[in-house]
Amino acid sequence: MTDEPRAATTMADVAREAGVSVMTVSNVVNERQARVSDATRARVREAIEATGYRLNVQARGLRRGRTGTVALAVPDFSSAYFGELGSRLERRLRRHGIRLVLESTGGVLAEELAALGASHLDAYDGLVLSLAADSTGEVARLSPAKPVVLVGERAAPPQLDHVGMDNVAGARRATDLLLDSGATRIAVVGAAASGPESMAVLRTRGHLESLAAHGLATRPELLIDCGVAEADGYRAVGALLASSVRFDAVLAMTDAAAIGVLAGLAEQGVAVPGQVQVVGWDNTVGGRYAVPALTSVDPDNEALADAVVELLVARLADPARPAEHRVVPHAGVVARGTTSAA
Amino acid sequence: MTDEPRAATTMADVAREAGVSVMTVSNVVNERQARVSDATRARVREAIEATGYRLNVQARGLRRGRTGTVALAVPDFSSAYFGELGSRLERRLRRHGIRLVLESTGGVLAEELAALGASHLDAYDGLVLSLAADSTGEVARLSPAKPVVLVGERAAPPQLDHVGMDNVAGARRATDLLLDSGATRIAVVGAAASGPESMAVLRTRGHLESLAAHGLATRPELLIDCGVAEADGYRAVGALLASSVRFDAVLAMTDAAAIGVLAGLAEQGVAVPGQVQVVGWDNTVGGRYAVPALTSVDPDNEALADAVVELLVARLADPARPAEHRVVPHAGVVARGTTSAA
DNA sequence: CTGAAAGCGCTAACAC
DNA sequence: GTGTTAGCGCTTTCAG
Repeated sequence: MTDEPRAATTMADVAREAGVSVMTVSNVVNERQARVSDATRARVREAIEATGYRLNVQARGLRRGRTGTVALAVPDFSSAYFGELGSRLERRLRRHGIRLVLESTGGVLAEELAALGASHLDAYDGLVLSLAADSTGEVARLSPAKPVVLVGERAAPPQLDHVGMDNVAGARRATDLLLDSGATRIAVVGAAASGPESMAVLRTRGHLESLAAHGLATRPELLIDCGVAEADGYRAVGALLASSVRFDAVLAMTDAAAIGVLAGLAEQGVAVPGQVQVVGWDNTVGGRYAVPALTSVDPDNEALADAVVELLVARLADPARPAEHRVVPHAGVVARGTTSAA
Repeated sequence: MTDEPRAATTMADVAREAGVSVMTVSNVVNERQARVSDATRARVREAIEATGYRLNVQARGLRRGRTGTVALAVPDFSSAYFGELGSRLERRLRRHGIRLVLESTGGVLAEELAALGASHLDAYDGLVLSLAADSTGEVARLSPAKPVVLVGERAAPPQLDHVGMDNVAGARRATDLLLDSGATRIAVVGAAASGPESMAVLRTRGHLESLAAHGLATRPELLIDCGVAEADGYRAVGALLASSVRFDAVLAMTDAAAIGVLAGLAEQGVAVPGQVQVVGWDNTVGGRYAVPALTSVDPDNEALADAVVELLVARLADPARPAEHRVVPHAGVVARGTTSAA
């Protein structure tokens, strides 16, 4: 009986206890059935119990060069959208024997890029990365050591696997719906009129295209350049109501922002969809249970997750394969209670 | 020029390139200033650039016995509450130079326990674990190799660090508020009348204590034993409305469930708080932007995160220290729009 | 079926 | 300041 902090037991300890070699213990632990007799296996199992042995995955990872784990780098752990994406990916990857963990980048472009360069991510077999900000330029220069699948932007550097959604078409559809439902002045929360091809820019472009197709002019005062969390939507609509700008609909770039918008409208006694219609984007659980239930662009999250996993698994299997770019078409706009029937 | 898949460059490659020893490279990489001359450092830096060297964190971890990373095991990546907890912990741990990643247990008790036993978690320096289900019995037997801080339950095995919230008192306060606001028949969504000391049981107990203190009888038909996600609350309130059970208030065990309840009530045209008042629990962002804004028990999430980090950091520093159990008092009930003023 | 040897890439400890 | 030695715990390879 010793008082010193028990060093972790190793395969060597188990081997000694069982009277076999380390290699045999390894064979038992890894269930290489054919290589160990039943009797020996039983003895080793007992020794494992007796010693309280635990596999050191770091050592295994070092030796094997693989860890069986993939990371999803999200801007922020508390984003419902990325949480849901994580759940979907996790379920799928599990079937491939791959574990998923979430890493947070802080949502800052610099950190997202740093994430690609951060050595700690080398501990994963691969990385799923959703760039919130546009960064084609910077990302383009990178050739990461590990498989990386980019999600969510349309523009992506050619050398990286990428799953995009059709932001422009989605925004066009959403705007069409609003217009068809009688909206005449649509405020866009989380818009970006110009700049690199970020999500905001692409969706804004789709919105403007729809406006143009309907022969409507762009009203810059309705393009609200702001964040896309609940608080941002809430603040934006509050400011709008306090201003002289009139509007009868809101297109929010995310469900989260839309939920903030709904809260702001309700607080000011503005009827939804009577006085103002609202459309969100992402088709998240939160939107489904908003009051009224939120009409939302459905990015086809399941198909998106399928595509990400397919690309990742393919690259894991063959690191040399050419990068693949997919665009998952949105699944339409799910019309619920925040828009009027046509 | 070779065609074979470039093996990852190692410190040895850099050392060769720079004409120094591996140890010197290590000293540069780890910024052990005093040990390397400026000239050498510059040369090594160049060699690192030139070779595209990346630190192998697995090897470092194996050698050091620490990884600088802690995991938060959550039942499900898409839970807003745990996402927010993750964000809070991440910010705090970062200040200690510790990285946080999220691991998913699938919310299944068996998996939560397996999580404690899963070797892949040994790759972390520590683990923050929130047991959704009660498991005092099983957990009690565990003496994990790595620091573990349990969060959220009141009952916890004595040998593990633990941060609890005062579930009983919180439920009492919430029920008091409802009663003081004129409620007479409170449905409890996510209740558990008996069983081991789970969150549900403890909160139900507090609720019943308040009822008793007001001289009110328990109505078993108002204790709805169900899950605590949005969908569960939605379903529960739908069933309630369809039944002959009458109620004028709902106490939901989580904000998520409460949001589902609000959706269900709105759908049936039930006025909140006019006909039915609603109180949630967790004080999440989603509740703050619900319509009407959700009254919620505030567990004092910041204090909770502070406590978790304190215990974790202390144990990391001294693995031998006695386990500490803290109960963070709730910060009261945040009265918003789903309850009537007293 | 079982074992011995070698080494994954890194760093602590100690030389020089 | 810089280099050498040793070894973290595991698995690959090859010998028996």
